Amino acid sequence: MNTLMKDIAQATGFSINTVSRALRDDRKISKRTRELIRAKADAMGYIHNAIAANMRCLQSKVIGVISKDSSNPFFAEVVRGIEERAREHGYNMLLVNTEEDAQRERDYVRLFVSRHVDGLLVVPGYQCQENLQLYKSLSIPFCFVGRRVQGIEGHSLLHQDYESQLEVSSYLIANGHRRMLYLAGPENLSNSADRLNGHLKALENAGIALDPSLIIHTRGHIEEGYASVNLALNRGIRFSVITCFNDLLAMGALKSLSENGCQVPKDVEVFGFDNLYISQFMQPSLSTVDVPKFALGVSAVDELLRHIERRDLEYKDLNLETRLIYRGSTLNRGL
Amino acid sequence: MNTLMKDIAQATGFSINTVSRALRDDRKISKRTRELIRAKADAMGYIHNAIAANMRCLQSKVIGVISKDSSNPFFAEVVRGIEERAREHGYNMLLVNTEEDAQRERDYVRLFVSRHVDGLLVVPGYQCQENLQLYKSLSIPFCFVGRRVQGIEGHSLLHQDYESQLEVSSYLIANGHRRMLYLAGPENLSNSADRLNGHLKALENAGIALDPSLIIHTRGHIEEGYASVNLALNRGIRFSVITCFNDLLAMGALKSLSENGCQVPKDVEVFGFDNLYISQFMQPSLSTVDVPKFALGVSAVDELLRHIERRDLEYKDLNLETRLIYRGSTLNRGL
DNA sequence: TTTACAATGGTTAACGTTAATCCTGGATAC
DNA sequence: GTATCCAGGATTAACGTTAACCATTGTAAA
Repeated sequence: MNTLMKDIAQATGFSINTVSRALRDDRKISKRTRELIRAKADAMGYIHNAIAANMRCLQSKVIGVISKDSSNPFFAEVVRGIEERAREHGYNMLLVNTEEDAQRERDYVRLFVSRHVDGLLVVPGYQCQENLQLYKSLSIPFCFVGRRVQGIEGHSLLHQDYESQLEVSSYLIANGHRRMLYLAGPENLSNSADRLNGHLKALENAGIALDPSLIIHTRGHIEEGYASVNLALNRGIRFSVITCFNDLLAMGALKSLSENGCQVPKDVEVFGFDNLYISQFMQPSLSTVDVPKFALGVSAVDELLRHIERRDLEYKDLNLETRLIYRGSTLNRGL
Repeated sequence: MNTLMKDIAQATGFSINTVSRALRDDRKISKRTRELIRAKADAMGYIHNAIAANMRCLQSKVIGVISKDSSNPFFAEVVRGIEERAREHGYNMLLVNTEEDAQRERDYVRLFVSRHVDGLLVVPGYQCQENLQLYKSLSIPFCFVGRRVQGIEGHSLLHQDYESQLEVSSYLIANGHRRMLYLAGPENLSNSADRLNGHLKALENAGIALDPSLIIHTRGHIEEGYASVNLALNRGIRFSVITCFNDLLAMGALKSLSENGCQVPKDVEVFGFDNLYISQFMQPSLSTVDVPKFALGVSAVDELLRHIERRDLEYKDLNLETRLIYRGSTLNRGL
């Protein structure tokens, strides 16, 4: 049987009332009594019953995080930022993964509401009507991390997806590339659309007609980067650079190029997106867009806590800055 | 204000009792009534209050997972296995990360107990007396994933750390290597010790005297693999193969070797451990020990649920099988 | 007609903690 | 000597759901 407050009260002779107050650092309890009760609680192995407490009072000091995929290094770093910052503010983080399943996303939102978290950070998956409705009716503070949900304005923490890809593609065009293979991300995801649009805008700016065979849609997995480039090479599609929705695709692309005897960056240049920690260890190391992943998590917590503390605050989108990183997978142009 | 059962009762005309039973699929409620109540609950946006329910009844259908580090791809795959299997059994998984901090590990154990999870899966960090005491006094079912805790017998799901490293090192010795650089993992961690011991045993079996300069201790991070090999090369330490505590170290090693003009596997062979998904995408692809990460998560859930369902069951350690995978970072010997 | 059962309702106690309210006795201040 | 303050206690209601128990109605079987 677990130790309860009433057991501690019995053991120390104080009332259950005083025990509760002592453990909560209520100022009405003298230091001596408080320490005495604390010591006894520790000795008896007392663990506070958050469920019962939560029943009475509003806050749980827990924020729920719904991520996409634990094995995606991008979100792993975001989650680290969230967890660190939450702890700094005295909150705990509880994490679940949707694997991009909309049904699961809904289930988890309900799980967290059901278990009374104080707020919710979500990496939303594909758009769907049911989820939109759920978010619209959500009664606790929430923010979207790294992605938007169409129909819910102001709740998103974003990074410069459109702007960065525009910059990357423009840079490549400025350096003479005309046939650029673009490995796109999952459709129906705000990032994918934003990044792809940046790429298309760069083409348009340069007056380059779009060749549809140079856009390959993927779900953003590493093995698809490999397979897509294999496919493109087998089909005889010509290109002088591959620019990718994310670093994972770029890594897959590197492997395919290497196996097909294409030298990077001499024959084909490769550009990623995200700047995963591991990208610098690829051979060649990957040129990419640095997305501030840890900072994204930190900002998300800050923003969420603002809304937890002041429920009437208006929501507004935030757009974090990115920067281009040139490494071994592109030609060194003496930047 | 959130919708409560009493609101649904009021709206449908049924008693709060019947509503509760209908939502819980109690057989005493007719299908017609149940569906009617369900529909109304959905329409009113009712979300079950797990906190209140948990107060009354014992189980929460939630298992807590305390992992090491969200940005370590090894545990990410284990977590995927846990989450999938838990869902198959109607359980939810809540995850936290300790970043190998013993204090945090303790805090999180208490958090989960405090929030009434039905069971706990833990990737335990460094041994320490306080944590040992905590586990000894823990009143809910728990298992350790991938590591042991000295003093707590029978609670661990392991993989063949000792046996596999013994096999790797023996294989390398059989192929003529005498000076093998070993990049060891964090001290005070059961895996590190097991794997290192396997290596030492192989040396002993072959009658090779241990050269302490060939053992480098690290915390298992990729950048340490890079730095350690740089250091060894700078110091003029001679070796013909590098065998590593994990794949991350091996990846760092690959980068250092490449930058120092050593060809892999011609000049130096490299062996990893874990078989991370990404390891096959390295250049050269990494020879390694395949640890069944997903299966480890699955087994952990199965084992934990057995103990959740039958609290009197005796605990016993499980040791999952591994296998060696030979890829491009070692010489192809026509296996 | 009697018996039995299924579907439902009502009532009530319980889970462990918190917090509000009121009370007491002793110490300190004026 | 009175007023004030402080540590602490006692009591009680509340949080929302569950579950046990008993009662009621209507229908089907014996």
